[in-house]
Amino acid sequence: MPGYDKYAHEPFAVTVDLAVLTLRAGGLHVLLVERGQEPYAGRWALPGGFVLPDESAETAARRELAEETGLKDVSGLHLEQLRTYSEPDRDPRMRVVSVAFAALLPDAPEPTGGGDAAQARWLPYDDAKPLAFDHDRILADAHDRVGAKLEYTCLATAFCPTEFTLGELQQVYETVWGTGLDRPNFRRKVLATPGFVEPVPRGARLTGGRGKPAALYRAGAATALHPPLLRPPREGRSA
Amino acid sequence: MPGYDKYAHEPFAVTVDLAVLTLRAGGLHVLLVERGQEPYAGRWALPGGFVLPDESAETAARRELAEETGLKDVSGLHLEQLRTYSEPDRDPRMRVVSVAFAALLPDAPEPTGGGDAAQARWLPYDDAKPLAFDHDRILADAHDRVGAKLEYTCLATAFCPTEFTLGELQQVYETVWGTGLDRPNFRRKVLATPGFVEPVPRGARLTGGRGKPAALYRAGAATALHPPLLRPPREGRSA
DNA sequence: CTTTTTATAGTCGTGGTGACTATTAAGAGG
DNA sequence: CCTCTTAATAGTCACCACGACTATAAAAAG
Repeated sequence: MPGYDKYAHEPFAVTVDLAVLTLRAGGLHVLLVERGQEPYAGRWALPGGFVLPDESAETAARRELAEETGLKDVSGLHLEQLRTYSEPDRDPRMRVVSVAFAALLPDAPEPTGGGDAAQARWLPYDDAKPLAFDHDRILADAHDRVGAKLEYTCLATAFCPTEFTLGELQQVYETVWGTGLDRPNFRRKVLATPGFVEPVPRGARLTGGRGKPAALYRAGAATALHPPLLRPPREGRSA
Repeated sequence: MPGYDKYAHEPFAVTVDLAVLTLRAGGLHVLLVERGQEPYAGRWALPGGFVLPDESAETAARRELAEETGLKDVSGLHLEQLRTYSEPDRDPRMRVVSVAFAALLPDAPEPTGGGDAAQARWLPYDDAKPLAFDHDRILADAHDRVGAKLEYTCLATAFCPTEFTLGELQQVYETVWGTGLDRPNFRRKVLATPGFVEPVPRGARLTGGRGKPAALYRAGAATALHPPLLRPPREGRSA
Protein backbone atom coordinates (compact mmCIF):
# COMPACT_ATOMS: atom_id res chain seq x y z
CA MET A 1 0.00 0.00 0.00
CA PRO A 2 2.50 2.53 -1.16
CA GLY A 3 0.47 5.68 -1.43
CA TYR A 4 -1.89 7.10 1.11
CA ASP A 5 -2.24 10.21 -1.02
CA LYS A 6 -4.26 8.55 -3.73
CA TYR A 7 -6.76 6.65 -1.65
CA ALA A 8 -10.42 7.27 -1.40
CA HIS A 9 -11.72 5.81 1.80
CA GLU A 10 -14.91 6.45 3.65
CA PRO A 11 -14.74 7.55 7.23
CA PHE A 12 -15.09 4.72 9.71
CA ALA A 13 -16.39 5.16 13.19
CA VAL A 14 -14.18 3.26 15.63
CA THR A 15 -15.63 2.15 18.93
CA VAL A 16 -14.76 -0.13 21.81
CA ASP A 17 -17.09 -2.72 23.28
CA LEU A 18 -16.47 -4.15 26.73
CA ALA A 19 -17.35 -7.54 28.10
CA VAL A 20 -16.96 -6.82 31.80
CA LEU A 21 -17.07 -10.06 33.74
CA THR A 22 -17.25 -10.72 37.43
CA LEU A 23 -18.27 -13.43 39.88
CA ARG A 24 -21.32 -12.78 41.99
CA ALA A 25 -22.83 -15.32 44.32
CA GLY A 26 -20.88 -18.03 42.62
CA GLY A 27 -22.18 -17.16 39.17
CA LEU A 28 -20.61 -15.42 36.22
CA HIS A 29 -22.11 -11.97 35.66
CA VAL A 30 -21.78 -9.43 32.87
CA LEU A 31 -22.10 -5.66 32.99
CA LEU A 32 -24.80 -4.57 30.56
CA VAL A 33 -26.52 -1.33 29.63
CA GLU A 34 -30.06 -0.97 28.42
CA ARG A 35 -30.48 0.72 25.08
CA GLY A 36 -32.80 3.69 24.89
CA GLN A 37 -33.07 4.26 21.16
CA GLU A 38 -33.48 2.28 18.03
CA PRO A 39 -32.09 0.09 16.86
CA TYR A 40 -32.45 -2.56 19.53
CA ALA A 41 -34.31 -0.17 21.84
CA GLY A 42 -34.98 -1.79 25.19
CA ARG A 43 -32.44 -4.52 24.59
CA TRP A 44 -29.35 -5.06 26.68
CA ALA A 45 -25.99 -4.31 25.15
CA LEU A 46 -22.34 -4.37 26.10
CA PRO A 47 -21.05 -1.02 27.36
CA GLY A 48 -18.81 0.83 24.99
CA GLY A 49 -18.28 4.04 23.12
CA PHE A 50 -16.31 5.89 20.56
CA VAL A 51 -12.55 6.05 20.51
CA LEU A 52 -11.64 9.70 20.85
CA PRO A 53 -9.21 11.35 18.43
CA ASP A 54 -6.26 11.28 20.82
CA GLU A 55 -6.93 7.88 22.34
CA SER A 56 -5.81 4.36 21.62
CA ALA A 57 -8.45 1.66 21.80
CA GLU A 58 -6.92 0.48 25.08
CA THR A 59 -7.16 3.97 26.57
CA ALA A 60 -10.74 4.33 25.42
CA ALA A 61 -11.62 0.94 26.84
CA ARG A 62 -10.21 1.79 30.26
CA ARG A 63 -11.98 5.14 30.24
CA GLU A 64 -15.28 3.50 29.37
CA LEU A 65 -14.68 0.86 32.03
CA ALA A 66 -14.28 3.55 34.66
CA GLU A 67 -17.32 5.46 33.44
CA GLU A 68 -19.64 2.47 33.29
CA THR A 69 -18.64 0.81 36.52
CA GLY A 70 -18.27 4.01 38.50
CA LEU A 71 -15.06 2.69 40.02
CA LYS A 72 -12.45 5.18 41.14
CA ASP A 73 -9.40 3.20 40.14
CA VAL A 74 -9.51 0.80 37.24
CA SER A 75 -5.78 0.85 36.60
CA GLY A 76 -5.19 -2.49 38.26
CA LEU A 77 -7.97 -4.33 36.51
CA HIS A 78 -7.21 -6.87 33.85
CA LEU A 79 -8.20 -5.55 30.44
CA GLU A 80 -7.61 -7.69 27.40
CA GLN A 81 -8.19 -7.02 23.75
CA LEU A 82 -10.31 -9.76 22.24
CA ARG A 83 -10.58 -8.98 18.56
CA THR A 84 -12.08 -6.45 16.20
CA TYR A 85 -15.54 -6.80 14.71
CA SER A 86 -15.89 -5.10 11.37
CA GLU A 87 -18.76 -6.65 9.42
CA PRO A 88 -20.14 -3.86 7.22
CA ASP A 89 -23.71 -4.37 8.42
CA ARG A 90 -23.10 -4.88 12.10
CA ASP A 91 -24.65 -1.49 12.86
CA PRO A 92 -27.57 -0.57 10.60
CA ARG A 93 -26.99 3.16 10.97
CA MET A 94 -23.43 3.54 9.83
CA ARG A 95 -20.12 1.85 9.35
CA VAL A 96 -18.79 1.05 12.80
CA VAL A 97 -15.63 -0.92 13.47
CA SER A 98 -15.48 -2.06 17.06
CA VAL A 99 -12.49 -3.22 19.05
CA ALA A 100 -13.74 -5.61 21.72
CA PHE A 101 -12.18 -6.03 25.16
CA ALA A 102 -12.72 -8.32 28.08
CA ALA A 103 -12.40 -6.88 31.57
CA LEU A 104 -12.21 -8.95 34.76
CA LEU A 105 -13.38 -7.59 38.10
CA PRO A 106 -12.87 -9.10 41.55
CA ASP A 107 -15.90 -7.86 43.42
CA ALA A 108 -19.08 -6.56 41.92
CA PRO A 109 -20.21 -3.15 43.10
CA GLU A 110 -23.52 -2.19 41.56
CA PRO A 111 -22.67 0.26 38.80
CA THR A 112 -23.29 3.87 39.71
CA GLY A 113 -24.04 4.97 36.18
CA GLY A 114 -21.52 7.77 36.21
CA GLY A 115 -21.01 8.06 32.50
CA ASP A 116 -23.50 8.48 29.76
CA ALA A 117 -24.93 5.08 30.51
CA ALA A 118 -28.67 5.07 30.55
CA GLN A 119 -28.94 2.13 32.88
CA ALA A 120 -26.17 -0.25 33.74
CA ARG A 121 -26.64 -3.51 35.62
CA TRP A 122 -24.99 -6.81 36.36
CA LEU A 123 -26.80 -9.68 34.70
CA PRO A 124 -26.08 -13.38 35.02
CA TYR A 125 -24.13 -14.56 32.02
CA ASP A 126 -26.75 -17.13 31.05
CA ASP A 127 -29.56 -14.57 31.14
CA ALA A 128 -27.73 -12.10 28.92
CA LYS A 129 -28.86 -13.30 25.53
CA PRO A 130 -30.13 -11.95 23.26
CA LEU A 131 -28.08 -8.79 23.21
CA ALA A 132 -28.12 -5.93 20.73
CA PHE A 133 -25.99 -5.88 17.57
CA ASP A 134 -23.42 -8.69 17.42
CA HIS A 135 -22.83 -8.49 21.14
CA ASP A 136 -23.92 -12.08 21.70
CA ARG A 137 -20.95 -13.17 19.70
CA ILE A 138 -18.59 -10.75 21.40
CA LEU A 139 -19.71 -11.96 24.80
CA ALA A 140 -19.34 -15.59 23.78
CA ASP A 141 -15.87 -14.86 22.42
CA ALA A 142 -14.95 -13.19 25.70
CA HIS A 143 -16.12 -16.24 27.63
CA ASP A 144 -14.18 -18.57 25.38
CA ARG A 145 -11.03 -16.50 25.66
CA VAL A 146 -11.17 -16.23 29.42
CA GLY A 147 -11.90 -19.93 29.80
CA ALA A 148 -8.95 -20.79 27.60
CA LYS A 149 -6.56 -18.42 29.33
CA LEU A 150 -7.41 -19.90 32.70
CA GLU A 151 -5.69 -23.04 31.48
CA TYR A 152 -2.28 -21.64 30.77
CA THR A 153 -2.09 -18.29 32.58
CA CYS A 154 -2.59 -17.01 36.10
CA LEU A 155 -5.58 -14.98 34.94
CA ALA A 156 -7.90 -16.49 37.54
CA THR A 157 -6.55 -14.20 40.26
CA ALA A 158 -7.96 -11.23 38.32
CA PHE A 159 -11.41 -12.35 39.48
CA CYS A 160 -10.32 -12.42 43.12
CA PRO A 161 -9.74 -9.63 45.64
CA THR A 162 -6.19 -8.93 46.77
CA GLU A 163 -6.47 -11.63 49.44
CA PHE A 164 -8.37 -14.79 48.71
CA THR A 165 -8.62 -18.43 49.68
CA LEU A 166 -7.84 -21.35 47.45
CA GLY A 167 -11.50 -22.24 47.59
CA GLU A 168 -12.40 -18.90 46.03
CA LEU A 169 -9.77 -19.38 43.36
CA GLN A 170 -11.16 -22.80 42.60
CA GLN A 171 -14.66 -21.34 42.30
CA VAL A 172 -13.34 -19.05 39.57
CA TYR A 173 -12.29 -22.06 37.53
CA GLU A 174 -15.45 -24.00 38.25
CA THR A 175 -17.72 -21.10 37.41
CA VAL A 176 -16.04 -20.06 34.18
CA TRP A 177 -15.56 -23.62 32.99
CA GLY A 178 -18.88 -24.86 34.27
CA THR A 179 -17.28 -27.98 35.71
CA GLY A 180 -16.42 -29.29 39.13
CA LEU A 181 -12.83 -29.78 40.22
CA ASP A 182 -11.36 -32.01 42.87
CA ARG A 183 -10.35 -29.80 45.75
CA PRO A 184 -7.18 -31.52 46.96
CA ASN A 185 -5.88 -31.89 43.43
CA PHE A 186 -6.59 -28.27 42.60
CA ARG A 187 -4.82 -27.21 45.74
CA ARG A 188 -1.81 -29.37 44.98
CA LYS A 189 -1.54 -28.03 41.46
CA VAL A 190 -1.82 -24.36 42.41
CA LEU A 191 0.69 -24.60 45.25
CA ALA A 192 3.09 -26.59 43.09
CA THR A 193 3.15 -23.82 40.48
CA PRO A 194 5.78 -21.31 41.62
CA GLY A 195 4.58 -17.74 41.55
CA PHE A 196 0.91 -18.48 41.03
CA VAL A 197 -0.12 -17.60 44.59
CA GLU A 198 1.88 -16.71 47.67
CA PRO A 199 0.66 -17.08 51.23
CA VAL A 200 -0.20 -14.01 53.25
CA PRO A 201 2.67 -13.52 55.71
CA ARG A 202 0.81 -13.53 58.98
CA GLY A 203 -1.01 -16.77 59.32
CA ALA A 204 -4.15 -14.96 58.38
CA ARG A 205 -7.20 -17.05 57.82
CA LEU A 206 -10.63 -16.37 56.65
CA THR A 207 -13.01 -16.96 59.47
CA GLY A 208 -16.68 -16.38 59.76
CA GLY A 209 -17.84 -19.21 57.58
CA ARG A 210 -18.69 -22.69 58.59
CA GLY A 211 -15.97 -25.27 58.64
CA LYS A 212 -12.23 -24.99 59.06
CA PRO A 213 -10.93 -21.50 58.28
CA ALA A 214 -8.99 -21.26 55.06
CA ALA A 215 -5.56 -19.76 54.61
CA LEU A 216 -5.31 -16.53 52.66
CA TYR A 217 -3.18 -16.02 49.58
CA ARG A 218 -2.21 -13.20 47.26
CA ALA A 219 -1.58 -13.30 43.54
CA GLY A 220 2.02 -14.20 42.79
CA ALA A 221 4.46 -12.74 40.31
CA ALA A 222 4.03 -15.45 37.70
CA THR A 223 1.90 -14.78 34.66
CA ALA A 224 2.08 -18.07 32.81
CA LEU A 225 1.25 -21.59 33.97
CA HIS A 226 3.79 -24.29 33.05
CA PRO A 227 2.55 -26.90 32.79
CA PRO A 228 -1.00 -25.69 32.19
CA LEU A 229 -4.01 -26.47 34.32
CA LEU A 230 -6.10 -28.25 31.73
CA ARG A 231 -9.85 -28.35 32.07
CA PRO A 232 -11.31 -31.83 32.31
CA PRO A 233 -12.11 -33.14 28.83
CA ARG A 234 -15.77 -33.09 27.89
CA GLU A 235 -17.49 -36.44 28.06
CA GLY A 236 -18.82 -38.08 24.94
CA ARG A 237 -15.74 -37.63 22.87
CA SER A 238 -14.75 -40.36 20.48
CA ALA A 239 -11.37 -41.89 21.01
CA MET B 1 -23.07 4.86 24.63
CA PRO B 2 -26.71 5.52 24.14
CA GLY B 3 -26.70 8.11 21.39
CA TYR B 4 -24.81 7.99 18.18
CA ASP B 5 -26.63 11.14 17.04
CA LYS B 6 -24.85 13.47 19.39
CA TYR B 7 -21.28 12.32 18.89
CA ALA B 8 -18.53 14.25 17.30
CA HIS B 9 -15.89 11.83 16.12
CA GLU B 10 -13.10 12.33 13.71
CA PRO B 11 -12.85 10.06 10.74
CA PHE B 12 -10.54 7.13 11.28
CA ALA B 13 -8.79 5.35 8.48
CA VAL B 14 -9.05 1.60 9.00
CA THR B 15 -6.43 -0.64 7.45
CA VAL B 16 -5.29 -4.23 7.62
CA ASP B 17 -1.68 -5.30 8.05
CA LEU B 18 -0.59 -8.80 7.18
CA ALA B 19 2.18 -10.88 8.65
CA VAL B 20 2.44 -13.54 5.96
CA LEU B 21 4.66 -16.35 7.18
CA THR B 22 6.07 -19.33 5.38
CA LEU B 23 8.87 -21.85 5.66
CA ARG B 24 11.61 -21.66 3.08
CA ALA B 25 14.72 -23.77 3.16
CA GLY B 26 14.04 -24.62 6.74
CA GLY B 27 13.79 -21.02 7.84
CA LEU B 28 10.87 -18.81 8.75
CA HIS B 29 10.25 -16.14 6.11
CA VAL B 30 8.01 -13.09 5.98
CA LEU B 31 6.42 -11.38 3.02
CA LEU B 32 7.49 -7.74 2.98
CA VAL B 33 7.05 -4.78 0.67
CA GLU B 34 9.50 -1.95 0.19
CA ARG B 35 8.15 1.50 0.86
CA GLY B 36 8.57 4.10 -1.85
CA GLN B 37 7.52 7.28 -0.08
CA GLU B 38 8.04 8.96 3.20
CA PRO B 39 7.67 8.19 5.93
CA TYR B 40 9.99 5.23 6.20
CA ALA B 41 10.93 5.45 2.51
CA GLY B 42 13.15 2.56 1.50
CA ARG B 43 12.25 0.55 4.57
CA TRP B 44 10.50 -2.79 4.52
CA ALA B 45 6.94 -2.98 5.77
CA LEU B 46 4.20 -5.54 6.18
CA PRO B 47 1.79 -5.65 3.25
CA GLY B 48 -1.60 -4.18 3.88
CA GLY B 49 -4.11 -1.63 2.78
CA PHE B 50 -7.34 0.12 3.47
CA VAL B 51 -10.52 -1.65 4.36
CA LEU B 52 -13.02 -0.77 1.65
CA PRO B 53 -16.47 0.56 2.53
CA ASP B 54 -18.24 -2.74 1.90
CA GLU B 55 -15.61 -5.04 3.36
CA SER B 56 -14.97 -6.57 6.71
CA ALA B 57 -11.39 -6.57 7.93
CA GLU B 58 -11.21 -10.30 7.21
CA THR B 59 -12.37 -9.79 3.63
CA ALA B 60 -9.91 -6.98 3.13
CA ALA B 61 -7.11 -9.09 4.57
CA ARG B 62 -7.82 -11.98 2.23
CA ARG B 63 -8.03 -9.62 -0.74
CA GLU B 64 -4.71 -8.05 0.15
CA LEU B 65 -3.22 -11.48 0.66
CA ALA B 66 -4.21 -12.49 -2.86
CA GLU B 67 -2.95 -9.24 -4.33
CA GLU B 68 0.41 -9.27 -2.61
CA THR B 69 1.24 -12.93 -3.07
CA GLY B 70 -0.15 -13.19 -6.58
CA LEU B 71 -1.76 -16.50 -5.67
CA LYS B 72 -4.87 -17.57 -7.54
CA ASP B 73 -6.68 -19.19 -4.64
CA VAL B 74 -6.13 -17.99 -1.12
CA SER B 75 -9.42 -19.33 0.22
CA GLY B 76 -7.82 -22.33 1.87
CA LEU B 77 -5.04 -20.45 3.59
CA HIS B 78 -5.09 -19.92 7.30
CA LEU B 79 -5.79 -16.31 8.14
CA GLU B 80 -5.99 -15.26 11.75
CA GLN B 81 -6.78 -11.95 13.31
CA LEU B 82 -4.04 -10.97 15.72
CA ARG B 83 -5.15 -7.73 17.33
CA THR B 84 -5.79 -4.12 16.48
CA TYR B 85 -3.15 -1.43 16.75
CA SER B 86 -4.57 1.98 17.42
CA GLU B 87 -1.93 4.19 19.02
CA PRO B 88 -2.75 7.75 17.91
CA ASP B 89 0.78 8.41 16.65
CA ARG B 90 1.48 5.12 14.93
CA ASP B 91 1.26 6.82 11.53
CA PRO B 92 2.64 10.35 11.45
CA ARG B 93 0.39 11.45 8.60
CA MET B 94 -3.04 10.66 9.94
CA ARG B 95 -5.05 8.62 12.35
CA VAL B 96 -4.86 5.04 11.19
CA VAL B 97 -6.32 2.10 13.07
CA SER B 98 -4.95 -1.15 11.78
CA VAL B 99 -6.32 -4.64 12.22
CA ALA B 100 -3.41 -7.06 12.03
CA PHE B 101 -3.60 -10.59 10.67
CA ALA B 102 -1.27 -13.50 10.47
CA ALA B 103 -1.37 -15.65 7.35
CA LEU B 104 0.32 -19.04 7.01
CA LEU B 105 1.47 -20.39 3.66
CA PRO B 106 2.67 -23.89 2.81
CA ASP B 107 5.04 -23.24 -0.03
CA ALA B 108 6.65 -19.97 -0.94
CA PRO B 109 6.21 -18.82 -4.51
CA GLU B 110 8.08 -15.60 -5.16
CA PRO B 111 5.44 -12.86 -5.08
CA THR B 112 4.39 -11.63 -8.51
CA GLY B 113 3.58 -8.12 -7.38
CA GLY B 114 0.10 -8.14 -8.82
CA GLY B 115 -1.39 -5.52 -6.61
CA ASP B 116 -0.26 -2.03 -5.89
CA ALA B 117 2.81 -3.40 -4.21
CA ALA B 118 5.92 -1.59 -5.26
CA GLN B 119 8.19 -4.49 -4.52
CA ALA B 120 7.29 -7.56 -2.56
CA ARG B 121 9.78 -10.17 -1.37
CA TRP B 122 10.24 -12.98 1.05
CA LEU B 123 12.75 -12.09 3.75
CA PRO B 124 14.08 -14.32 6.51
CA TYR B 125 12.29 -13.54 9.74
CA ASP B 126 15.47 -12.64 11.56
CA ASP B 127 16.56 -10.19 8.85
CA ALA B 128 13.25 -8.33 8.83
CA LYS B 129 13.92 -5.75 11.49
CA PRO B 130 13.70 -2.84 11.52
CA LEU B 131 10.42 -2.44 9.74
CA ALA B 132 8.36 0.69 9.12
CA PHE B 133 5.79 2.04 11.56
CA ASP B 134 5.02 -0.37 14.42
CA HIS B 135 5.39 -3.35 12.16
CA ASP B 136 8.24 -4.80 14.22
CA ARG B 137 5.81 -5.26 17.03
CA ILE B 138 3.08 -6.64 14.80
CA LEU B 139 5.49 -9.17 13.34
CA ALA B 140 6.72 -10.16 16.78
CA ASP B 141 3.15 -10.56 17.98
CA ALA B 142 2.40 -12.73 14.97
CA HIS B 143 5.38 -14.93 15.77
CA ASP B 144 4.36 -15.22 19.40
CA ARG B 145 0.79 -16.08 18.51
CA VAL B 146 1.73 -18.72 15.98
CA GLY B 147 4.26 -20.26 18.33
CA ALA B 148 1.69 -20.44 21.10
CA LYS B 149 -1.03 -21.88 18.89
CA LEU B 150 1.27 -24.64 17.73
CA GLU B 151 1.09 -25.94 21.27
CA TYR B 152 -2.63 -26.47 21.56
CA THR B 153 -3.98 -26.46 18.00
CA CYS B 154 -3.31 -28.30 14.76
CA LEU B 155 -2.14 -25.07 13.16
CA ALA B 156 1.19 -26.56 12.10
CA THR B 157 -0.39 -28.26 9.10
CA ALA B 158 -1.18 -24.82 7.67
CA PHE B 159 2.53 -24.48 6.90
CA CYS B 160 2.57 -27.78 5.02
CA PRO B 161 1.35 -28.75 1.55
CA THR B 162 -1.66 -31.06 1.31
CA GLU B 163 0.58 -34.10 1.63
CA PHE B 164 3.55 -34.01 3.92
CA THR B 165 5.81 -36.20 6.00
CA LEU B 166 6.07 -36.16 9.75
CA GLY B 167 9.57 -34.85 9.34
CA GLU B 168 8.26 -31.79 7.56
CA LEU B 169 5.65 -31.27 10.23
CA GLN B 170 8.31 -31.50 12.90
CA GLN B 171 10.41 -28.93 11.06
CA VAL B 172 7.49 -26.52 11.36
CA TYR B 173 7.60 -26.81 15.12
CA GLU B 174 11.36 -26.65 15.31
CA THR B 175 11.61 -23.63 13.04
CA VAL B 176 8.88 -21.58 14.68
CA TRP B 177 9.95 -22.46 18.19
CA GLY B 178 13.64 -22.34 17.47
CA THR B 179 14.23 -25.58 19.35
CA GLY B 180 15.04 -29.15 18.49
CA LEU B 181 12.58 -31.94 19.13
CA ASP B 182 13.12 -35.63 19.59
CA ARG B 183 11.93 -37.32 16.44
CA PRO B 184 10.46 -40.57 17.85
CA ASN B 185 8.67 -38.70 20.62
CA PHE B 186 7.24 -36.14 18.22
CA ARG B 187 6.04 -38.92 15.99
CA ARG B 188 4.42 -40.77 18.86
CA LYS B 189 2.65 -37.66 20.07
CA VAL B 190 1.29 -36.64 16.66
CA LEU B 191 0.05 -40.11 15.79
CA ALA B 192 -1.51 -40.54 19.23
CA THR B 193 -3.59 -37.39 18.76
CA PRO B 194 -6.74 -38.44 16.90
CA GLY B 195 -7.54 -36.23 13.94
CA PHE B 196 -4.25 -34.37 13.83
CA VAL B 197 -2.95 -36.17 10.74
CA GLU B 198 -4.29 -39.07 8.73
CA PRO B 199 -2.18 -41.32 6.52
CA VAL B 200 -2.50 -41.08 2.78
CA PRO B 201 -4.51 -44.15 1.66
CA ARG B 202 -2.14 -45.67 -0.83
CA GLY B 203 1.07 -46.46 0.88
CA ALA B 204 2.54 -43.40 -0.71
CA ARG B 205 5.96 -42.41 0.38
CA LEU B 206 8.19 -39.53 -0.32
CA THR B 207 11.15 -40.73 -2.25
CA GLY B 208 14.01 -38.91 -3.84
CA GLY B 209 15.79 -37.90 -0.70
CA ARG B 210 18.47 -39.75 1.12
CA GLY B 211 17.52 -42.30 3.70
CA LYS B 212 14.41 -44.35 4.22
CA PRO B 213 11.40 -42.87 2.43
CA ALA B 214 8.86 -41.29 4.74
CA ALA B 215 5.16 -42.00 4.81
CA LEU B 216 2.86 -39.22 3.65
CA TYR B 217 0.07 -37.72 5.70
CA ARG B 218 -2.73 -35.24 5.27
CA ALA B 219 -4.15 -32.78 7.75
CA GLY B 220 -6.87 -34.37 9.85
CA ALA B 221 -10.24 -33.07 10.91
CA ALA B 222 -9.21 -32.06 14.40
CA THR B 223 -8.52 -28.44 15.16
CA ALA B 224 -7.51 -28.57 18.81
CA LEU B 225 -4.78 -30.56 20.53
CA HIS B 226 -5.77 -32.32 23.75
CA PRO B 227 -3.53 -32.64 25.58
CA PRO B 228 -1.32 -29.93 24.10
CA LEU B 229 2.11 -30.38 22.58
CA LEU B 230 4.08 -28.20 24.95
CA ARG B 231 7.30 -26.64 23.80
CA PRO B 232 10.33 -27.64 25.86
CA PRO B 233 10.78 -25.22 28.76
CA ARG B 234 13.54 -22.70 28.37
CA GLU B 235 16.68 -23.46 30.33
CA GLY B 236 17.79 -21.21 33.13
CA ARG B 237 14.47 -21.02 34.86
CA SER B 238 14.38 -21.00 38.62
CA ALA B 239 12.47 -23.78 40.24
C1' DC C 1 28.86 -54.23 -0.21
C1' DT C 2 29.77 -51.11 3.10
C1' DT C 3 28.70 -46.54 4.81
C1' DT C 4 25.63 -42.89 5.52
C1' DT C 5 21.25 -41.06 6.22
C1' DT C 6 16.68 -40.88 7.60
C1' DA C 7 12.37 -43.08 9.03
C1' DT C 8 10.27 -46.11 12.17
C1' DA C 9 9.80 -49.31 16.26
C1' DG C 10 10.31 -50.15 20.94
C1' DT C 11 11.90 -49.60 26.02
C1' DC C 12 12.40 -47.56 30.51
C1' DG C 13 11.88 -44.35 34.18
C1' DT C 14 9.79 -40.32 36.01
C1' DG C 15 6.56 -36.77 37.12
C1' DG C 16 2.05 -34.80 36.80
C1' DT C 17 -2.48 -35.86 37.62
C1' DG C 18 -7.10 -38.19 38.60
C1' DA C 19 -9.40 -40.70 42.14
C1' DC C 20 -9.71 -41.49 46.68
C1' DT C 21 -9.27 -41.65 52.00
C1' DA C 22 -7.99 -39.48 56.35
C1' DT C 23 -7.39 -35.72 59.48
C1' DT C 24 -8.06 -31.04 61.34
C1' DA C 25 -10.63 -27.00 62.77
C1' DA C 26 -14.20 -24.26 62.91
C1' DG C 27 -19.72 -23.34 63.69
C1' DA C 28 -24.53 -25.21 64.68
C1' DG C 29 -27.70 -27.50 67.54
C1' DG C 30 -29.19 -30.17 71.07
C1' DC D 1 -20.43 -29.97 76.82
C1' DC D 2 -20.80 -33.14 73.33
C1' DT D 3 -21.98 -34.36 68.73
C1' DC D 4 -23.02 -33.36 64.00
C1' DT D 5 -21.97 -30.84 60.06
C1' DT D 6 -19.09 -28.34 57.09
C1' DA D 7 -15.07 -27.16 54.85
C1' DA D 8 -9.90 -27.02 54.60
C1' DT D 9 -5.84 -29.61 54.56
C1' DA D 10 -2.84 -33.82 54.39
C1' DG D 11 -1.67 -37.96 52.32
C1' DT D 12 -1.89 -42.31 49.29
C1' DC D 13 -1.97 -44.97 45.04
C1' DA D 14 -2.13 -46.06 40.25
C1' DC D 15 -1.98 -44.70 35.69
C1' DC D 16 -0.25 -42.49 31.75
C1' DA D 17 1.91 -39.00 29.03
C1' DC D 18 6.32 -37.74 28.08
C1' DG D 19 11.61 -37.22 27.99
C1' DA D 20 15.62 -39.89 27.07
C1' DC D 21 17.36 -43.49 24.85
C1' DT D 22 18.45 -47.79 21.89
C1' DA D 23 17.43 -50.69 17.96
C1' DT D 24 15.92 -51.76 13.35
C1' DA D 25 14.50 -50.81 8.41
C1' DA D 26 15.02 -48.84 3.93
C1' DA D 27 16.73 -45.94 0.84
C1' DA D 28 20.99 -43.34 -1.62
C1' DA D 29 26.07 -42.59 -1.87
C1' DG D 30 30.71 -44.20 -2.14
